[in-house]
Amino acid sequence: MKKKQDAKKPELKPYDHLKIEKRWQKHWEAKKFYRADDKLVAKKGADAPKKMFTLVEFPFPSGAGLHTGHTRSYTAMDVVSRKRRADGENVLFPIGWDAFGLPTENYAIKTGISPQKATKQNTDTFRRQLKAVGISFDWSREINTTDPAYYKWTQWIFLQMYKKGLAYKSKLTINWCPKDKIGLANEEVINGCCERCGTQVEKRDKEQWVLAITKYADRLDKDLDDVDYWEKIKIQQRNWIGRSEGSELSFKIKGSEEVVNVFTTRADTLFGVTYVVLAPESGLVAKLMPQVKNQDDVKAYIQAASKKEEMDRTAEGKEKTGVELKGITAINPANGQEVPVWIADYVLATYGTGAVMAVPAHDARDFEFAKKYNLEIKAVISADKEKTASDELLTEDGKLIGSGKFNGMSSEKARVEITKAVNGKVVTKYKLRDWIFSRQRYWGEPIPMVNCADCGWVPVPEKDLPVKLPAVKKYEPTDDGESPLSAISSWVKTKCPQCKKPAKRETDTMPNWAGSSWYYLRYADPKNKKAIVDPKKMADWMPVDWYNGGMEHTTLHLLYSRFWHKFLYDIGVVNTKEPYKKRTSHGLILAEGGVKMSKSLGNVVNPDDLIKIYGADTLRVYQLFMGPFDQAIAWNTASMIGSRRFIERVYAMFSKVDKAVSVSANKETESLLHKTIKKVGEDIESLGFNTAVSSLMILLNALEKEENVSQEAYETLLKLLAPFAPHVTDELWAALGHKKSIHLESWPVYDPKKLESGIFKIVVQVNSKVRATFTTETDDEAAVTAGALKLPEIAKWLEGKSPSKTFYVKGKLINLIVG
RNA sequence: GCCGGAGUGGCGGAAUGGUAUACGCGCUCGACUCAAAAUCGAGUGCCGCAAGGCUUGAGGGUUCGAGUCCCUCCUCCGGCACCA
Repeated sequence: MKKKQDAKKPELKPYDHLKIEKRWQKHWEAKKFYRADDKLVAKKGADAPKKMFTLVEFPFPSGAGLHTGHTRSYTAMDVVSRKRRADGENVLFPIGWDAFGLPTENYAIKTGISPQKATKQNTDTFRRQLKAVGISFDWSREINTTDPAYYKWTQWIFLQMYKKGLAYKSKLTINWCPKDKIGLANEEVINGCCERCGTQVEKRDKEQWVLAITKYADRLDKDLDDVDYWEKIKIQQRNWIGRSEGSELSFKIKGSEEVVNVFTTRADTLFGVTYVVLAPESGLVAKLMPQVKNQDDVKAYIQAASKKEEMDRTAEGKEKTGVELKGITAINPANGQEVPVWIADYVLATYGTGAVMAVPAHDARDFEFAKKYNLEIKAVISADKEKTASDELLTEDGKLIGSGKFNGMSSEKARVEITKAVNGKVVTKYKLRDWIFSRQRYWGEPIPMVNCADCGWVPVPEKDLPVKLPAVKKYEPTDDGESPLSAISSWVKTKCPQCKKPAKRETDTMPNWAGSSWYYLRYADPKNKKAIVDPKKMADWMPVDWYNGGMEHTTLHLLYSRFWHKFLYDIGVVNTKEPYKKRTSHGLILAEGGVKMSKSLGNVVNPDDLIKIYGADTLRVYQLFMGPFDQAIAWNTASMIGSRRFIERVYAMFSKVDKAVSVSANKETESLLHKTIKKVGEDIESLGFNTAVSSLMILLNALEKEENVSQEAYETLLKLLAPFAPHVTDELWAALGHKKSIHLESWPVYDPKKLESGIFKIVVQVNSKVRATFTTETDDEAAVTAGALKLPEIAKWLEGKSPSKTFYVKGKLINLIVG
């Protein structure tokens, strides 16, 4: 039976998503919803709204257009932002463009279209697409890293770092990608290949600008304790920083003034040292060479090792090789024992001291090496399980044996005591390396330095910033690997800021991680020409309250930006030690079939098409409903129909809404409504969007079973759905006769007392097996037990006996034990 | 090898130690239709006519009760990779 149309209620046209979405997007823009309020955030006091800075990683505007990976994670944070606005918070949810980078430059090389022009086109596309998805960004704060007004401040930060000695030029063996003709940071090399194009990297010596991130290693590690990042993110950063505490100990070389300094985390095993190993690149090797008896072998080994690219070293299956420095003997500082000295390329010159003391009995690598070359294995630790056989490998801590006066001591204590006894020192080492900051490419921020024959490297005066990128004709790097800028002599030639004599500009540019290392800060004050950020606005908006992004940026962007922020803190630009209070991450979106979405595979999903066919609201709901937000998931366009049906059913329910129906007419529906308010709110906060959507579907299913839907219940449903499907809910809200947008409404509040309907569905188990269910209006244990025992299908299982024991879960389940 | 995460229907997935398979897709049947699509209704883990039994990667354990906790192992995904 069709319900008669309520005379007073306005008519609702058929669901036309294109019209509806366009109309509301225009409306929001015209009314300047979603603008973060600088005046409001400055207000302090109990009645001032809480500020909320939600941040998503700003995209690189590629020519391919917006990716579903962007739309999904942006929609997610949009839901959070919209919900927080409904909670009454003053939300800053900004967006911009991380537009420097190789793809645009390679595009310029291929087509001759300038990176500036290509960037303009691409950002226009991205902006249009993001608006079509209905993301509630504050577009008035849009930034672009390639805008000279922006990168002026990127260059400014570099200069401050230079002044503090954190930026230095160094001749380095760098990772060189022969295809992209670019040097790469360690972080950009994946399995010996270029992160971007997959080409195997080569080694090259080059003068490079380097940032001393290692000086911040300790703080970058420790301060993770004080931020609310997902644990897996903290763990990955900690592993990357690679803090390890140990001891630096010295071994004298017999008959020489030289000493070998070693780093070890196991000073407790010092008495078990049977040889010492140096890295082939170690400077000490050359110094000892005159005394070496097998010089030819040693030289041959060093040469072979230096030729090996890192790839070859790993490709060898990690078989350890080495050669003894015959005639050289080191003296164990603990017991005076003389041990042989070897060189081996499993010891890295770049970590620790470039030398290790080898304790084959208690270290797996040393053990393997000793076995291969028949070196002595001497046990000095015994574990509880009376394992003391001399040739057995024991890497755990235990009690010391064969260690003189330290016998019986625990490993933990002995590490300190033995270090003290041999005049060693307790030190901390990191795996983290300094950040190679130079790129020999065009499309990046010019490094604002001038090289003067007399004065050396001289920073460009701050008043002359920005050092703008000049127009060039050719974007290709030169064949000797220099930046295309080096060919623009009118730009390169300049005066030394110090002595005014002719000098040359630095032609290296910054890596694309530079502009993104501080962008969040600029959102607080995006148009400031005089300062990087107004100190007051900074203090009002910072830190970022919630930053969501990809796991792939954990050891790159996230670490770099924490480093820059700490530096800005040290020079007084910001007042928080950390830029981001909370960090979460989204799962990767894969193409149908679980493979990577890529242009070359032709399986890229275009949001424009989906919005046209299904609508932005459907796209949003589907993306969040498709699976757990933090896990990788394959796109499946066919499944989108479910989300579309859901929205259509919400739309269709409008005709069943009746103001006269009370929400409490049906206690079960009422309790479901309150449960849904609770669940959706909690799920949004914990990024459990898939279950939030499903609980909205459950509520809709329940309401559909009713002949007339109470307007209050329907309005609550719309409010809960509004962050997910902002357009259609605004449309329905208006159709209900409301004058103001649903996005200005406050978030529904549930009544804890109404979470239960007063009707209990009890599961009855006999000997832990489910045998029956029944409903009752009391959750009193005695009454429920009695009710359960009365059930005929239960009597059957009891066989006349009464239960010897019962377990009762209040209002839910009773387990009767017989027998 | 080390660190992190995950293995549940045909598929995506849900489940504070308490009815495993919610929600959605798909599929089957029915209604509407000349017909189809759309929509609506019923059903849908496996075995069994039924009563009932079995089922969350494998095997043990704790518990009245285990997808969930503990132990051993296997597989997949992500990160690191000779880090002393």
